[in-house]
Amino acid sequence: MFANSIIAHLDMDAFFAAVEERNNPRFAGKPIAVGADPESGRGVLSTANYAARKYGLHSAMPVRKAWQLSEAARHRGEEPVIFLRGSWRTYSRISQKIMNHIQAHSPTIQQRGVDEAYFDLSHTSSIMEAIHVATELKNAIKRSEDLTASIGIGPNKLIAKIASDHDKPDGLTVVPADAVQSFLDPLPVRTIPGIGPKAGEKLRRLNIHSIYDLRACTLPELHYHFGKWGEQMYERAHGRGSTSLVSDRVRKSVGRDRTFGEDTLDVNYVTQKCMALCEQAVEDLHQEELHSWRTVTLRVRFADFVTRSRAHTAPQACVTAAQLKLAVLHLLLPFFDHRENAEQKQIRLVGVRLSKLR
DNA sequence: TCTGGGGTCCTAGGACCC
DNA sequence: TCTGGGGTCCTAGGACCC
Repeated sequence: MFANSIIAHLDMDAFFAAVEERNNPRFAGKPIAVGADPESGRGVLSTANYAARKYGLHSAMPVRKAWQLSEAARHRGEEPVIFLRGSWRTYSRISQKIMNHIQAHSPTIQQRGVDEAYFDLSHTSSIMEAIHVATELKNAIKRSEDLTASIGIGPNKLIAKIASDHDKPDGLTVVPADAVQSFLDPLPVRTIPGIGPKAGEKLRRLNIHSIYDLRACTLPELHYHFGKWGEQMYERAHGRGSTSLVSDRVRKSVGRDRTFGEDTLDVNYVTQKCMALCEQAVEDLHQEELHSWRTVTLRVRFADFVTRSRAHTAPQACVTAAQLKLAVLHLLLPFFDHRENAEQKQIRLVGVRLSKLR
């Protein structure tokens, strides 16, 4: 329908760390990591700024490993990393301002997480004008928020997304429709959104490394190895993707997880934590202006990271925390049954999630 | 000093109904 | 006495994303 769509994707550069750096002049130029507390917590990093990335830190890295890398740097006489917990409320507030800037430059926007959004530039008459608008937007964000963003422009969301990540930080990458294939071909397959560690490893074993290699596969070949998902991969390798931007998606589930400070088999402790998660989940539900659910899913992760879940769907909508707690207690019971958990594995995490919301 | 917390989507199998 | 096929709902698990 829209043969000449121009889609853009904006991605804030090391967002959480950049906000901290901006808000605290004494952090300027220093390596910063936002995430779990390296002293006590078990956890991972949300973000590392570019100075910290030079030590090898990155998002999703276990904070303990990040700490080791920081210590190693300190021993070399380099600046140690500043570890921060971060403030979700601050980031949300700034995120909203960024989204307002995007809205001022485009008629249609689809937010994706706190620090990214797709937006439509098809209304501009040419790629040159689209570049002009994107540059203005970057400048506006820099001026009013003192933060940098990277933008990618392409004929669909897939290309825009890959392009925004191509030249970070503070980048602007434009991929016209007739340059899509030459842009994609040299990139590693993992660049394609949806190809994660598992699919990436499987492709590697098939000797498929670049998107060029992937594009050389036939549709039946990819279907054979990956089923329905293989067909999607085929489309993406050829640079084809959706151009429709959907704002305001309906929330499908609300949930809370908690990893314990130490693994445990203490029934009372685990039960108590689950009850607290129930209270919080119902609060979150109300926060989202939803009031009922039908399905409750309890998740238990053992010390060896094996994760089990049990679910229950009620015939009618449930509304109170008391109802939720009762359901969760029933779901929790088998995990302490000696026949179900014969090895008596320690528990690492519990989670409660509500779905079929209204 | 192994691996968070918030989500979404997909698949596969079983129950059940017509 | 043997046994279809489609549709829908539910549970459990897993991959992936930010």
